Amino acid sequence: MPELPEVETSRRGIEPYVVGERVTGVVIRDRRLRWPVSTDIDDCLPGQTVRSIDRRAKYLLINTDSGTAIIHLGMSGSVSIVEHDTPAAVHDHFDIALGSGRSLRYRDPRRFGSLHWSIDPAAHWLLKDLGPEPLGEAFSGEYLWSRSRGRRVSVKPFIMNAAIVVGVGNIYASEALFMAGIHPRRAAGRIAKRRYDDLAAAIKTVLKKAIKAGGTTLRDFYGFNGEAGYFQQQLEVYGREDEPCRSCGRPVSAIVLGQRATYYCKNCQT
DNA sequence: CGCGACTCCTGCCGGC
DNA sequence: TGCCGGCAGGAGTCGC
Repeated sequence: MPELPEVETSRRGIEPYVVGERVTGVVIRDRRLRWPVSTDIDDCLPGQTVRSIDRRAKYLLINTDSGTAIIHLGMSGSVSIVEHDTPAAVHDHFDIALGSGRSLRYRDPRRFGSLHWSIDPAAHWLLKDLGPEPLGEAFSGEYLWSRSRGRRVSVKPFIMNAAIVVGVGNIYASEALFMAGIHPRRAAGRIAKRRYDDLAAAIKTVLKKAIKAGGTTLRDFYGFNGEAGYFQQQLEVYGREDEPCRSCGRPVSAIVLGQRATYYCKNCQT
């Protein structure tokens, strides 16, 4: 569900309510997330003042002077700001209560998300081997080209591999490949450098546009505070099987690649 | 090591 | 209308 744009939208949404606030308590109703929530959080987070909120890949990092809460939204997670006395709904698994009288509330029906505490998040086992940020300087066509030499995997799962580049999920992988005119099943190691220049640019463009639109809202996912994102109407291929390609008019194709639904135009993407 | 399959979990949607 | 199979935006782990 949430890819980089949705996580970034969530980060920006909660930031003004959380930064500068003192954490007055942590309420964990269900520790059974992707990994059991350690009591480190209960022990270390209360009493701390939130200094900043960062995003690394699809992780939200709630930074304090003594450590960082690391939140992942998984496939169905979302965050909101609620008043302390707001009753928790069935999948509201934890709250971080703030001195303002509000709480940061985490909801995640499928429980694929996670919550960790770390004094050195960059070195945390979940984060330490992640590839570069797609919107950062280190990410380029040259970089993708050099990392892909000798690799037979299809380009779509290649760019969805967080060890290569983070934040590119199933929606934006299809969208970026369409924008770059590259067939999603093409072997990553057999794509020329100049085509990777186009792909890296397309990834940056599609992610920036999606952030600007507040992310993509599909099915039950909403961004910060249950607000819908408006990028769905800008999707070129994702979820548009048999609908006309917006470029050539031929029907959009759907295949399964790496166990994931994949959309592309047979005419425009080679 | 690279790669593909499998897995976790709940909700929703489409088809019969 | 109701039930059921299939699928969902992630990503770690396992086996080959």
